[in-house]
Amino acid sequence: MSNGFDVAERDFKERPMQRALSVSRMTGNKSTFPDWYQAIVREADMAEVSPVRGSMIIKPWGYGVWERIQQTMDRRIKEMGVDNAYFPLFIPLSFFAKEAEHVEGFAKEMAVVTHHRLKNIDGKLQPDPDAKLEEPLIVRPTSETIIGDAFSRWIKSYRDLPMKINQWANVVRWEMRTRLFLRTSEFLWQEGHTAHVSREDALASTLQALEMYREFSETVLAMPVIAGEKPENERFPGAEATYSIEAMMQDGKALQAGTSHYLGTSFSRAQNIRYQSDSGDLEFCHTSSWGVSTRLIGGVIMTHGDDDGLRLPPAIAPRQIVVVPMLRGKPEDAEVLAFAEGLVKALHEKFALGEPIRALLDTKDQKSSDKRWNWVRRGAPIIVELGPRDAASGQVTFMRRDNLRDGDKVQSQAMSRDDFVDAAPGLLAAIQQTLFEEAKASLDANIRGDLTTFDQVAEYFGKVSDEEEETSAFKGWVRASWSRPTGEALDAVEQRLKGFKLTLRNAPMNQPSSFGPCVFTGEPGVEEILIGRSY
RNA sequence: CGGAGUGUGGCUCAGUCUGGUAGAGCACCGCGUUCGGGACGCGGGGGUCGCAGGUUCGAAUCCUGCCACUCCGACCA
Repeated sequence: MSNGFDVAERDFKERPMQRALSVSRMTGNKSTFPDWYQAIVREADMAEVSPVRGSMIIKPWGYGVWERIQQTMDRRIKEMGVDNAYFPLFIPLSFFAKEAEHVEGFAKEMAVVTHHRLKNIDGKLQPDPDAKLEEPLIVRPTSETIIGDAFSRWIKSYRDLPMKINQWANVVRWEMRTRLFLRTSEFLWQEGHTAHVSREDALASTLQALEMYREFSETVLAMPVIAGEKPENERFPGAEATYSIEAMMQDGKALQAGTSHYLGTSFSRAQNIRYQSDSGDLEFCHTSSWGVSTRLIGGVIMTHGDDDGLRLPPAIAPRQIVVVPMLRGKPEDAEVLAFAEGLVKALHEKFALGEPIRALLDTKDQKSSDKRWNWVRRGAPIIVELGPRDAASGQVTFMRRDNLRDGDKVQSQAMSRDDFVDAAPGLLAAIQQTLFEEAKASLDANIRGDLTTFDQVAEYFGKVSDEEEETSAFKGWVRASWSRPTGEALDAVEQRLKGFKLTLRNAPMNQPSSFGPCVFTGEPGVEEILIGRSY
């Protein structure tokens, strides 16, 4: 601090340290990560529980993050040659009956519409028995069936292929247990659906989407992930192959942050999606589908959040630079405001991360210290505080959210206004980079690759009782060779892992050329698989 | 749907055992003093104590039933 406010500085230091958030990630040596997560969602103004069970209200700041995700990903989707469209929320029940495995996988968790009118019966508003639907409608849990139905009409010739469609929509799955952003009854997502002539093309499309998710996650969300193929038991119902990106949260658990499925011809057979080839034969299409959801926001929170609240990567921060004027109801306020307005205007003309800088002058009639802490909690990447002396001397005082404190003390920097405006794009890019590197270092440091037997894995993670979970949670993942068992042998593996609350995450895309013995069976290994606890 | 726990102003909770007509801190509103930083004083608004019955002169408190939420399992983006 070179701006010489010695007296106040001293007072500040003498105060006990306070964090901006009401709950820390750890309390003593006990993990309070779930409580911390709930606190951050609420206190960073991201979302709140709604009157409807398992559903959330996404508040403006949280929705702003989703809009940023939409905008930046939509550009990438279009670059893949995929067009947006919109399909109905309601899907006829019979559509699900067409693909047996698919309906089996989803049957237990669908919202069903059975009536089309309400009636006041004995003073109680209820579904009108006379208004029962002939065929119940399902509130979409995913749209393979209704989009497949459209594809079957749209696709006639090999010249219509590939067909690539995406929709941004809400879906409903009647989950038993819900958590804001991570698993809610209704959530927002994008779902891409493609149809192709050959297996190779469809698989290429599946992997292209997966790679897009990986790149998006790492460069936009600053969230490092491992892309790979899900084992057989974790496949999407009806899919031939399911791929995922897996992110590691700060408690060491895995979050499946995006999925991409190669569906083979099972859906096209069920829904008669056929094309006439150049030789005149009728052939079934090979299809793919892929999606990411508002769960990504939960991932960002649990990847970047700290004990002061959220830390948003600048690429998805609705406001990247927030200017808090120190107003005191005195004549010099006007100068401070004018100076702040000029600063915001100048920032808006600059570009950072390929887009105009999003700056905000916070003029809310509220104590400036409260405003500052609110923006710290919300995770605005750069918070600028401007007082009369800054205005008079043409200086800017600011703090970086990615590096808020020096020890217990909040650290701020001062710069001339013009230098700050010039430096802003670089600062935002640096914050984006720092957040990624921090998370990447943590991911890399928490994957163990030296365990070769199940006993070692079991010992490492430890048997989990409910009591123990808190302290044994920060184990990260194990990457080990396995023989890729299928069927009952795979079920057996799943059961063994279950005793340790472990699951198979995915087999990473980049594999070595040789493998040790299978960690489960001791048979020759054929690939490496990630093992960990998950959300 | 099984196991455990919890429901008291926006948030965190006390009060429940031993019934007497609702409290604290933070947040919010007003006035004042402060103020280069999460300040303080005084005053104020806000709760049918999850819901419905019951016992009682009287119920947040006791009894019965129900509901909701949280955590753990089954399910899952």
